[in-house]
Amino acid sequence: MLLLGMLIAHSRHGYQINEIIEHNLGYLIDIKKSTAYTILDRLSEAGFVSMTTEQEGNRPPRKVYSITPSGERQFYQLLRENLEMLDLQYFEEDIGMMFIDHLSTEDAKEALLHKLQKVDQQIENYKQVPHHEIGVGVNIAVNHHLHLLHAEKEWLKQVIGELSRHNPI
Amino acid sequence: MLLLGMLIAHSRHGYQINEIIEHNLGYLIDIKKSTAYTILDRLSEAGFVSMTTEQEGNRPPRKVYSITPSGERQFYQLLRENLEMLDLQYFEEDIGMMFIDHLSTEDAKEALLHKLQKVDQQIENYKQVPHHEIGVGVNIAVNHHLHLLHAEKEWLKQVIGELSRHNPI
DNA sequence: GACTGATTAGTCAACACCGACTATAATAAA
DNA sequence: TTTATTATAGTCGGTGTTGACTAATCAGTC
Repeated sequence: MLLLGMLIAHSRHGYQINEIIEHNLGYLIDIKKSTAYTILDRLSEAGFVSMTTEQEGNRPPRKVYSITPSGERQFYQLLRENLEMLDLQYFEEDIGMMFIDHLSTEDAKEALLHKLQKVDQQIENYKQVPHHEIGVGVNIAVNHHLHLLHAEKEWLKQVIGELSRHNPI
Repeated sequence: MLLLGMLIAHSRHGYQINEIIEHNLGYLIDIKKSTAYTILDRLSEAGFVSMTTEQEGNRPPRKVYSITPSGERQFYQLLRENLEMLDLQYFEEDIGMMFIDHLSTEDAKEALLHKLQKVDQQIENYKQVPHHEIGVGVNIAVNHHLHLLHAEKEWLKQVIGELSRHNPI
C-alpha cells in the first residue's frame, strides 16, 4: 500500500523510491531496499503497477514504475481499510515489564531511567523532523509518534514513581 | 527471553507454555505454537534450557523444559537490556495517515470514527483482563497498553476535530 | 590519475515465522 | 456406543524479510 501510495502522485523509479523511504520516511516506516524491489515485482505481477525502462545518457538504466487503474482502485480500497483498522500492537518492551519483579528495585529503576532518557531523545528527534515532505499526511504521522512518545514518557514516570514508593531511598 | 522468563519460576512442559501464552498472555504477546516449539528447540541447543521426558499414565509423553544456570544468566542479561531499550515503533496505521488527504474529508472522518470505536472497544477489552496471572509484571504491561490506548484515543479525537474544522458540516 | 561516493539496478541464500496438518490417549457428552 | 473435546506432541512447506553481495557509470577530490 505504501508503495502504491508513492506512485499515486506520479511515476517513480526504484532508486528514487528507496531514497525517499530511507531519507525521508525513516522515522515512520521500516522497509529495506531488497524488500521494496521484491514488493514492486509482486505488484507488477499482480497488475497493480507497470514497469518501463528508461535510459538517461550512459547511466545505468532506470526502471520506472507507474500505477495502473487497477492499482489505483486497490490503493483506495487499502487506504480505507487501513484508516479504519486498529491493529493491536505488541510491544517487545512489555516482555521485560512482565518480569520486572525479578530485578531489585534499584536495578529496575536504573534501567527505566535509562529508558526514560531514550524516550526524551526520541522525542527530540521527532521534533526535528523537517516539515516539507511528500504530503500533509506525513506530518500527521510524525505528530502521532510524538503524541504516543509523550504518553510513553508519562507512563514511564508513573512506573518509576511507583517503584520509588515501594522502596524509597 | 519470554520463554526463559516463563521457566525461571519453575519448569514447564511445552503444552503448558503454549496454553499460558494463548489463554493468559494473548493480549500482550503474539507467538504461535509452532514458533514456541522451534524456539524451545533453539534454546535447548544453545544450552539455555534442558529437556526431560515425563510420562503420566498412558497419556502422550510430556517434554519438560527447565532453565539451566547459563539460561538464567542469559535471562537476566536480556531482562536488563530489554528494560533499558526503546525500540522505535512503526505503525502500519500511519501509512494510511500519510495518505489521508487522498480521501474526501467526509470519507476520512467516517473511517476515523470507525477506528475510534475500535479503540474504545479495545480499551474495554483490556480493562476486563483478569488480575491474577503469572506475576505482578503482567498487570503492569496491561496497564501500559491501556495507557497508550487512551493516548491513541485522545490523538484520534484531535485529528477528527481538525478534519471537522477544515470542512465543517 | 587514482580513488571515493553517489546513482542506478538488482540477486540470492539464510532465517524466522506461521498455518495447516498429523498422531495418540483419555475423558466427557450424545 | 459413538463422538467430540482436551491434553500432549510435534512437522513441514510456504511466505516475507533481510543482509550481504555484485555491477556499471559519472562527478568530484586529492
